[in-house]
Formats: sequence, structure tokens, C-alpha cells
Amino acid sequence: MTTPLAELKQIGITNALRNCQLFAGISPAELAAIADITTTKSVAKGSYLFREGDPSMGFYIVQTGAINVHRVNAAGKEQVIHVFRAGESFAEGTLATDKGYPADARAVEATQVLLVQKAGILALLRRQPELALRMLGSMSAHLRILVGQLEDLTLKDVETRLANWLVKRCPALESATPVKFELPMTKRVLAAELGTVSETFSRTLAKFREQKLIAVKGKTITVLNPSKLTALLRRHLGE
Amino acid sequence: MTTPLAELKQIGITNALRNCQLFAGISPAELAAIADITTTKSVAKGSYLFREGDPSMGFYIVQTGAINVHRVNAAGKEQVIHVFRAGESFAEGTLATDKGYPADARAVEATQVLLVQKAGILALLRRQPELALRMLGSMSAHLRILVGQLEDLTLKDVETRLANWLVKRCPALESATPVKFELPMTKRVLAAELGTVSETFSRTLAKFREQKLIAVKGKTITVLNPSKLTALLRRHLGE
DNA sequence: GGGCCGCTTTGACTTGCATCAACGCCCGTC
DNA sequence: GACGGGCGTTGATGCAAGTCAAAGCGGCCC
Repeated sequence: MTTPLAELKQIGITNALRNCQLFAGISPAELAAIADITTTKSVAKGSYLFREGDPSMGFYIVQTGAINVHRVNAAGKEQVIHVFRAGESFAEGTLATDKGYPADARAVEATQVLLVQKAGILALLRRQPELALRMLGSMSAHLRILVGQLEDLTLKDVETRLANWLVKRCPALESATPVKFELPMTKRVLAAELGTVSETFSRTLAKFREQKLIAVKGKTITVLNPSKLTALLRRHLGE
Repeated sequence: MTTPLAELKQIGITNALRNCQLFAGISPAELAAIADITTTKSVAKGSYLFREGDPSMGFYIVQTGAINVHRVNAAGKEQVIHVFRAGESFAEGTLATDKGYPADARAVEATQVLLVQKAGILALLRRQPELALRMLGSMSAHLRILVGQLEDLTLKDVETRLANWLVKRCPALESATPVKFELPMTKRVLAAELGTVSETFSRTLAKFREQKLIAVKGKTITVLNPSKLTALLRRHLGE
């Protein structure tokens, strides 16, 4: 930490931390203290950051790439809990218990993460109650995501879930002008995130295509008429 | 707080707090400080403690009775998130955000709860970092519950979920001696907790009855052979 | 006791979705 | 340029579980 090289590394980490919602607006001194207990880690596409039951090393922040947090049952089926992308933090929950990680975490693509080390952050939290409150807030956000997931999976069918997913990435919900975007992953992976399999996903896309709601070309999806899609969504939720 | 009557009330609250896992092993001074910012509240069976979106008053601890935390979609269907019983705390997640409660909370039966008030506990957390860590631990436990729920609902069928539920209330898992107990609620409510409807629940009970795994008489259920039930559970999970 | 309402059970039907299977397609490697 | 493998699409089939309907069965109030 006293050599120029190490200092340089800390500066890089500090910058990365600043991009994380969890630490938005935090004082430079605190940020530096956190950087001191943070390391970086590269995860190759498809390899695991941790697995269910592994003892907690701390919590993570995605710098670049994406981490798929999921759960596997004995039959080998995966349920995606959430895909975390740049700036998002996860596994904060393992700080205050001696249980291990409650799920698996795998890199969807080549990914760079920050590891905020358990012992260090715990000591820091004891001195910085405000920071502890931030962590509480972050965990609360995760709880909300999970509650949303729960609702998604049980109260809606695949068609509704996909419509919802599409609507979420349209900037102007009520506009009638087409919106075009690229899928950031394979359709198979997206299907899993939506809690279904690729066949059903493909069929549902086809259904929307027939109704002239969207156009699909490879990984490019065009929402032809956002307002019609939101109307469909409302219709499905309203009955 | 200076009148004898108020003091007596605080003593009662203090005792109640002591029964909560969240505060297990905490110092008497801290406990008293928490009692100062805590009020009690009675909730009649079926009435709501709070609803989704209500601004947060603080978090709750169940003293007696049971609180059903659930979510309702536009179609009016309910998804039970968890039923909290004596000694359990919930809604801690609303402390650190200005969003309201993320779900509905209704009393399953006549219930007494403690309300730890938001402003008070926040001030306390700023002075007592250890307490903040406890709250983090508690929220982490809730996250685990939710992740478990998510897995239950997506990776298992109703038969497996019911078997799991039954096995959980058998003291000796591997024994061949019958275990008898009373349902603490109507079957309809239990069905909802297991993420299904009363008809399917009834059919699944019948299926177990035919296999001589259980006997049912009104609200009394007898698990005839716990070890056979756990064997069935393992078989379902293992393939 | 009689009547009523809500819970429970059972049966018949419907449906959304996973699974299995087959085939075209793209893209890598040899 | 030929082969192989993973993805995407489509069709056929099976099944778990939700819905609708009808009929017992309590329990509770008058």
C-alpha cells in the first residue's frame, strides 16, 4: 500500500467503487478506507465466482460483465434469482452470518468484480454506522427484487412476463414509434431468466410476431408499437 | 416514561423484546433503549397491519399470533411470502429506504405486535453499530427465506412441497413411530402458504392417505411413518 | 332444532408449459 | 469445403395443477 504500484491499484479500485449505487455520494475518505479492503477478480465466461454453501469471503460488486446468481435443485434444474450487471452489488447478506453463500454465482460473460473483504468491511461498519445503514438499504433493495421475482413467477404466465420484460426496455411506454435493441445474451439464457425454457420462449416471441407487436431478426428485437404492448400487458394483469 | 404506569409498560415491552431472536443476548441497557422507542399494537384476525406502498412506520416483531405477509397482483390473486409467528421480526428492510412497505401484512388470527419506530431505531443504529450488524443478519435471514421460497415454487411440485412441510414438523425424521399434530390454520390458508389452492391440496392429502403415509381427521394430521415420508421426499428431489 | 354460510372433498374439464424429437442454421475447427 | 456442435424454431405429446361445479359436513346464530 506504500509502493506507488499499489497506490495506483487503489486509485483504480476507488474509481470503480464510485460507480456503485451502494456507495454513491460517499466521502472520499470513507471510499479510500473501503478501497483498502477491496480486491479485484476476473471471472471467465461460464466459470463460477462461488457456489452455494461456500464460506463467505465478503460481498461483490460487478465492475464489467454480468454475474448470474441462481439456485440448483437436486435434479440439476436452475432457477435464476437475478443477473447482476455493472455497478450492482450482491451477497451483502453473507456478512452478518456465518452461513455460507445461499446460491451459486456464475459469469454470463467475461466479468471483472470487486471483492469487499468480510473481515475488513465488518470492522469498518462498526466504526461507520452510516455505512451500515447504506448496506441495510442495499439489502432492502435486494429483498424487493426477490419479492418481485416471486410475484412474477407465480402470478403471471410466460406471455405476461415477456411482455413485461419488453415493456421495461422501452423508453417511451405510450409511444407508437418502434424501439429497436439488441439482446445482451442468447435467447436460451434470457428464457431462463424469465423462468422458462427456450422452446416456450421462442413460441411466445412467435405469438407476438403474429400480432405484429414485435419484429425479430437474430438478436435484434424491434418493438413495433410500445403502446399496443403495454395495452396487452394491462389486459393480462387486469383479469 | 416517568410515570409508574408507563414504566410498567416499558418493562412488559422489554420482556417481549427479549423473546425475539433479533435481540437475543443483547445488553439490558440497549434493550431498554429499544423499549423506549417501541409501542404495542393489537391486530384483529383478518385485518391489515399495513398494505403495499404504505409509508414505513418502522419494523415489527410478533408477540403473539401470526402475520401473513403477502403480495396481491392486479387480478386479485395472493402470493404468500411468509407467515411470521411469535418472536419473529419483519419489515426491517423499510428502515433504510424511503419507499413504503413492499407487500401486504394481514393477521391470520388475533395478533399482538411490537412496532419499533423508524426514527428512533435509526438514531439508535447510528450510535450502536453492533445493533446495525444484527439487523443486517436478520435481513440476511429473510433473504434466505425468500430464496428458499423461490426455489420451492419453481423447482418442486405440490406433492414435494407438502411432503417437505410435513417432514419439517416431525421431530424424529427417521423414526417409524407415528407423529400427530393439529393444523394451526384452515386447510385453505395452508394451501395458500404452500402456493396452491385448497382443491389441489385436498387431492394431495388424499394421495398420501392412499399410500398410508398419513391419516387425516379434521384438523388433526397423523404422520404414520416419518421415515417413509422422508424417503418419498428424497426420491422426488433426487430425480 | 332449523337454517345458513363457509370449509372440504371429489369429479370433470381446461390449459399452460415442459419435454421429446426433428430439422435448418450459423459458425467454428480440421 | 466438409464436418460437428450448439442454438433456434416448430410440431406432437403428456402432465401437473388451476378452474368450475356439485355435493357432504360442520359450526354458529337465531
